[in-house]
Amino acid sequence: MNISLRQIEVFLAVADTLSFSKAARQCHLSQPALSANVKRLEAVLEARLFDRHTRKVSLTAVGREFLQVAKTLTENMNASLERVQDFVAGKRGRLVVAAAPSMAASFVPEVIAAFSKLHPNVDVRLHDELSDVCIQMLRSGSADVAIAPQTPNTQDLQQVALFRDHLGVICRSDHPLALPSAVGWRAIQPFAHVVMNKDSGVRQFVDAQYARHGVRLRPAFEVTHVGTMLGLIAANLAIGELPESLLQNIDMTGLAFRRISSAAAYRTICAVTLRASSPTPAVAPFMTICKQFAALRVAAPLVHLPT
Amino acid sequence: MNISLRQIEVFLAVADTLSFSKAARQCHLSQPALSANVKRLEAVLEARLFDRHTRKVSLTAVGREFLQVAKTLTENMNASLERVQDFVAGKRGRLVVAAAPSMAASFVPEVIAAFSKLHPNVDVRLHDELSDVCIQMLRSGSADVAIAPQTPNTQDLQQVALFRDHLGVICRSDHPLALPSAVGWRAIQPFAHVVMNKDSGVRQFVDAQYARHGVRLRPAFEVTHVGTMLGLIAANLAIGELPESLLQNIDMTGLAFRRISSAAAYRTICAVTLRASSPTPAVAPFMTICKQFAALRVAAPLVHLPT
DNA sequence: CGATCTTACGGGATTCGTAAACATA
DNA sequence: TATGTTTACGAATCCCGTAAGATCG
Repeated sequence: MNISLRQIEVFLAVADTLSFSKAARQCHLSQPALSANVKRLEAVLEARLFDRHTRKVSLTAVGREFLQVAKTLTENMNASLERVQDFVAGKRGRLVVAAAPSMAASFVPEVIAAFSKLHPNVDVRLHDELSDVCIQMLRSGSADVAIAPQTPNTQDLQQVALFRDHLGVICRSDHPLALPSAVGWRAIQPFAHVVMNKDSGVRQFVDAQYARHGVRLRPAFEVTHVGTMLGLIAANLAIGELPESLLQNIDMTGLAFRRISSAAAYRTICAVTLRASSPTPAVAPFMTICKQFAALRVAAPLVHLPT
Repeated sequence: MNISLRQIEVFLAVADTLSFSKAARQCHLSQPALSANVKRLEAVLEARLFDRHTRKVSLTAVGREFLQVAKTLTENMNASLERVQDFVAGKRGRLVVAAAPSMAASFVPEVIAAFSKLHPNVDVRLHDELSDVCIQMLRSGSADVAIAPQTPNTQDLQQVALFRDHLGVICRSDHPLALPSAVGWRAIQPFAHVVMNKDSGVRQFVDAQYARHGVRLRPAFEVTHVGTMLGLIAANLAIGELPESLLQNIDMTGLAFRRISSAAAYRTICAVTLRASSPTPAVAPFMTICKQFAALRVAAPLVHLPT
């Protein structure tokens, strides 16, 4: 005993054509079926909507009133559904990206730029936080996707590997390690090192690598900013290890970066989402673009050799 | 393959309770049936609206988006339908009344006042036109109801008799006719008469009565305004005939009105509507009030006897 | 008599409810 | 195991299309 959208549609067709048979054709309906629809609608409203004479159909006063209402209602409905469809298609909405600082500095901006070009009406927000915090934001629902190093022991996360972020050594261009031969853990051990602060993601990565390979280096300096590290290196006071991803925004003149040629001297950067909750639709195209840019990066890795 | 209002209703219930079973009870539906509704809605939108875990149901991003849309849509829908219902109930809208001048001056204002008190949101408009014009307005659709003397030979009109508007004689209080005895056509014939202009409805009524009763009077004066007629009568230069309905707004001091005691010396005032088109809903209560006031008028007719 | 809406009625699709299966805390 | 959702399936309902009926020009 409720009104149906079909009935409104049928009503509008009859009001438009002022003919039951024409309206029936327009609605892809038999004329009696359409007639029944109008009848039901009139029964619900408890008022005639049309005056039917044998040769002419015309709107009643109630019909005219309902016409306005029906028009605005369907317009509203269509606009609203279109809105939702756009949202579902990922063309509209908000996408919160949480990225580890190194990713937020180099990789993610490219991806966001490409994504925003394709989806200009999606409001993309970027948080640069330590990877732990990124995962935490994901779990709390305050981020839709995280770009961060792979996290172990996390059944609730879906982690899609994007690319490998290799660990490497930075030294002066005239440093012995800058020569184009393989650089292993053994080779860097003799030199004085500058490392990042304990809090930094980079330091944790580097420390994890040290631990995994049983390497013990000489931390001559511990600094907070990458710039300081580079200054020390440029002054030939130390060498340092950094993930390759950090080089993107760094002035490397006079310096050289050499990947450490150990099988596992890298971390896997992933696009991370919650497995439990369906992601915002915009996440899917965003991840597609992530993968595309990751593929590009693998195909043409950054190389910083002495010139 | 279209969205249904039931589905939206069901969605809102689930979004509200965050439980399929509670929502099912709320919607008077079995839980699987409700589940199917949600499923169909999700199929149409091509997106999940809820994340269902065994113990917890939560909205997805799309669900939250759709929630806003669904809320405003149902609000709109309900408000609109309420609007239409009010219109159907005659509580809102516009009512155009066309009334013959004598009715517009006396009877109709009372009716409109009473009607507007009961239906304050109906915009009542009154046109005072000659009865022919009233009927014409009715036929053209520019009036919803007419209050006018009965019109003959009109199959397309529905005329509801309200009351009889008696023809009477107006004379000075000291005139012989003012004595309290029956006044017939014969009695008034000897006196000089003042009549209204040919264009006036009153004149047509009076002439019709003359013709019907085979009476030929002496039209000593022909005037345009009732005031002039009364002046001539007060000066004892003539007597005149007027329908009783005109007395309502007239200062009768020094004058007397006597109904003509002939069986047919009246015209029937009707509420007239078009038979072909369903009337604006407000017409029905308006006519009810018309009948009530007409009954009052019959019960307590105006009497203007010399004091 | 022809055009158009209404009524009558049988068939098919949709939707519902019951019962069983399934999934997690 | 207990709670809550999904799947399966028979049944009731709703809606549509065809055919006949009614009405007016």
